[in-house]
Amino acid sequence: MEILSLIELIAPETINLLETRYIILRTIFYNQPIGRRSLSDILGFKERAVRDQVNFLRNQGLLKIDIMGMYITDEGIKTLESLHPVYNHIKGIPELEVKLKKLLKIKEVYILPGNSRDSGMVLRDMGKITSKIIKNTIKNGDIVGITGGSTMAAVAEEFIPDKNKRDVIFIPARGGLGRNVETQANSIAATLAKKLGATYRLLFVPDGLEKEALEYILKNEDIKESLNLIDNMNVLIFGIGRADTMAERRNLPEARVRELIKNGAVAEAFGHYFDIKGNEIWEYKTVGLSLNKFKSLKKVIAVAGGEEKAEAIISISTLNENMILITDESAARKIIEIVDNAT
Amino acid sequence: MEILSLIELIAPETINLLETRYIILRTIFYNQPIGRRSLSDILGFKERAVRDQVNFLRNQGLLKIDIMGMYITDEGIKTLESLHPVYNHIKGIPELEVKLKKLLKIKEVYILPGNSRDSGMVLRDMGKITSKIIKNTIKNGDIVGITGGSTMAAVAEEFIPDKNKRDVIFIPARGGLGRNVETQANSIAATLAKKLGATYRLLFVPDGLEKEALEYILKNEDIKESLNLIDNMNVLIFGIGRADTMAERRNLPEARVRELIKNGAVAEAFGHYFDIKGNEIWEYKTVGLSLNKFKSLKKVIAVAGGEEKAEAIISISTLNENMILITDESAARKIIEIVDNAT
DNA sequence: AGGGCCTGGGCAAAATATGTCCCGCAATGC
DNA sequence: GCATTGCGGGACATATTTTGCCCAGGCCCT
Repeated sequence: MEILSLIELIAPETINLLETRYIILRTIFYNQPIGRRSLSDILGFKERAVRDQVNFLRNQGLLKIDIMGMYITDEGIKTLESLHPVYNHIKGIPELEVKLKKLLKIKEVYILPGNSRDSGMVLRDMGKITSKIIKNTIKNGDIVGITGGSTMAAVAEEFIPDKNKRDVIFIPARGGLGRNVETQANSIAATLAKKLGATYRLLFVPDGLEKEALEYILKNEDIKESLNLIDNMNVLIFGIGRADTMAERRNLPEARVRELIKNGAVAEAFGHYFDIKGNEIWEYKTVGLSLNKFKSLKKVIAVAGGEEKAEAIISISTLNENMILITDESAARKIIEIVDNAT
Repeated sequence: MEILSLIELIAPETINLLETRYIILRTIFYNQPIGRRSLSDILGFKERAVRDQVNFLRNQGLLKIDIMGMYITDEGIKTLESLHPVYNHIKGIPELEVKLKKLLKIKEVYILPGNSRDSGMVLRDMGKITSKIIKNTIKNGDIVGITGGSTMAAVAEEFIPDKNKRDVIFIPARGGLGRNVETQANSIAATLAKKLGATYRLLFVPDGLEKEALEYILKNEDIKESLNLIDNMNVLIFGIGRADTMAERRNLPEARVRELIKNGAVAEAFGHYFDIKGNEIWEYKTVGLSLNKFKSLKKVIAVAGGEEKAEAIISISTLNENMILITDESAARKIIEIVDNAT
């Protein structure tokens, strides 16, 4: 990589070229088939600039153009993959990762350049990376907890199926969260399990049950089995949310939401609410993973991007030093800004 | 280095930038202080192009400009050094080295980009590289033979003095060749020895002596000692010449020159003349290193550049498979061309 | 059947690169 | 000590490229 620094010195023009061409190639990859005009709209580039670059990339055999628009070629995909680390280097991602890891005092940090909120591509890249990390982390015999949410849905979506099957069990970490089927922990656990050739259990516990109803439901054998697995879970893959958005999304009573915010809740994860120091403020009434169990886990993978989640990430990071965090550049920079201002 | 191939694909403009800026930087390094106009003359670039690039390089802190002209900065020298392998890669030198080594069936080949005949800079670079190789090759106790010639003079000139002294002896490999003091084996041996903190012996045997005079002179103790050292020499560093040019330079009678050429002599080295197959055609009448001794040496470093020496290099390479050759790109390409045409 | 989006071509206007020449200055050679 | 040479930097008309925009013709999807 130090050859890149040399090029930065002796031919800095290259950096721009590399960056624009990388971005164009990536955008085509994620939006193909796409036309010159839509592309320049998405990227905010002038139509002509896109046109020139696209012509160039076509000459290099990295993309094809037909009447429908532009497609990336196999060669282009290979090139795009080789370019990821180069682009990261240009954006200073490696340094950012080291810094954030130290700041949050957690095991590992992976950062995707860009902002996953603005760009669905970044979210999808986060999902891709996470899926690689999951594959490297999971060993035979593991019981893997999963939560819901749109980020986790992206992970499941981008997960690349693996030939060699694993002898693991996927299980939702908590009961009844979410309405949208694709973003439910149940369906995410199922998708991941299928793509890995693993097994999974579901956990259906309706939201907001009263004590008696809950007790009644817990007599169900399936649910008992699932809860037993959760107690023995040794890997957790979960999304981190903002306390306020998650409270709203769950339709908590307004009074409750106000109280949470008054008490400084900024983060939500697996049904628990925390302030920025990592103190638990409240726990959503359902079954599943407890805070103590979470704190004792050795393999913990958190996924969360977008600067609005900065505080939430800071909060959750204090809970378990074994955590592996996958996030994006904008969240990372915001976190650093917040922590730097606090000191 | 494979990142360079990636850049060649995705931002080929870089290659030109790299090349022109490298060449400009190098030319300034070797000719400082130099002005914009002389620089463009040397390089054959338009004045304006040079001017733009020079401005750029100055902004990057790689060169300074004052009233006398342009100078390279320390930063510039460091950068230049880092750029050598990059430039080599661009020029395809590594591949060329591998190919030539196989073709000539010798131990090692080092190639400098360019043509040492056109550009004194290339010759000086050859000298630099050779001096590094010499340092790596020579071990304590070695007796190192040296020949004369302008190439060997460049080696001595560019040799970078070394702190840790070596316990070695430098000795001219042959008697009486050359007139110009700087290009005489005696003075080259002395220069190298001094720069390495080593010792040296001289060998003064006038050119073209008759048998009796020679026998008489050989009774001299100094000469006896030197010849004894030559017999025990275990390292040779030598230049390769064209048979015709060397014959002329030694003022051989015209009949002799014609005969040599008629017999197919193309190469001269340490006073011996060879045809392209490596058959000895004639030996110049003086004392010193014999052909058999040469063939038995384990450490042999040959230096020769310029396409006109291609045949000579081919010839000499057949004599000793332990040979390490330092040459330039134009000679290398010419050699490959000749050998390819011959098959 | 029609609206939308696609490519490739064309073209004038704007921006940049290019090729030259000049000037004042300091070092160098005679 | 004086003329000459070679230097950097400024200037500028001209050539070349880049830019921004629009159009025609065609396929796709609704």
